[in-house]
Amino acid sequence: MPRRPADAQQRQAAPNLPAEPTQAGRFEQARRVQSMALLEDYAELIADLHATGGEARPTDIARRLGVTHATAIKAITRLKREGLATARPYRGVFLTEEGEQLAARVKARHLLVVEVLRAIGVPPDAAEQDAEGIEHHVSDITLQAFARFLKGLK
Amino acid sequence: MPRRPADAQQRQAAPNLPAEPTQAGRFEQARRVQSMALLEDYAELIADLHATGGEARPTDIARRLGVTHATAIKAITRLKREGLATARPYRGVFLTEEGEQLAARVKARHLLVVEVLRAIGVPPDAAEQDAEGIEHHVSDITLQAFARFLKGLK
DNA sequence: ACGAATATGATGCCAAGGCTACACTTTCTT
DNA sequence: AAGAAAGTGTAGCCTTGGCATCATATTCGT
Repeated sequence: MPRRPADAQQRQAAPNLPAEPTQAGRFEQARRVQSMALLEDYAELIADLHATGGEARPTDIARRLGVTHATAIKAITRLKREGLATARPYRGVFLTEEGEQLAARVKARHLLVVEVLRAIGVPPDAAEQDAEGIEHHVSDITLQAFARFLKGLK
Repeated sequence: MPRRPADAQQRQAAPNLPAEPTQAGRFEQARRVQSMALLEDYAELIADLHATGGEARPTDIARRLGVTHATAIKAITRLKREGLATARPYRGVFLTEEGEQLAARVKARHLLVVEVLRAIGVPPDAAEQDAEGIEHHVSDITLQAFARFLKGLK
């Protein structure tokens, strides 16, 4: 987790700016978003595994994500720490209410991003691939614009 | 740097698949892209500082990126290691030919992404903000689609 | 020209996210 | 029911990208 730089006080001397349209602010925001990305991916995947009748076991998760089970377990530990999931030894992983909500948002966002890319003319494979990275950086405002755009196309 | 998992042989037993359209493959690709993002941002910024008549000193870079100078220096070290920049103590940073090319590509991509977002109806501030994160995940194929899309709008 | 201010560089620390290796449960098969 | 197979958890290591702090170098102002 990136800590605030020491000179943070000076920088936000201007009474706190939620949008901070500076270049530094944009990079900070991008970094913040990035630290959520992994949690989002795990939450979405766990929800998907449950939805398709399966269990969300560390090995399943690891296989789907292309990492080792040890890596998956560490991420699951972080999910638990953040209150997004629960898990008991040898008993699979379950999302909390908050985790479920996150997963739902992430899934909807993913679909919307893919749809927009397709609408713009991006080939299916590339759309699917790029969406995987892009989706985490799409703000709510942009998401709404995406929805309007698609609706405009009918 | 993510090393290959031990079972890499099995996974790529299918004679090497450059696009690998599996979910695991997509996540791997997204992770790979992410490790380039920082270099791209630094290269673009250094080029911009030079282009606008300034020097690219670690402190300037740090300020623009919203990090401490120590962090900037470490990134510059990595840029040098990757052959993208040169720097001598107390004398500012310069891009190599390869670094310049990277910066140019990154800048063009950034502009295109912002333009597409704007065309879709994303408000300027959000477009600028989200592009900062999105751009790194836009593949060449998608970029071409973006260009066609914009041309189609005249 | 010299002292203060500022920039630089080097260290050392931290968390995230990868990995391997090894030990221990569970589950499956016979 | 017992042994093999598969899954799980823990520990230790690595790199990246943040941070603070400290000592040094450079630059600026008088």
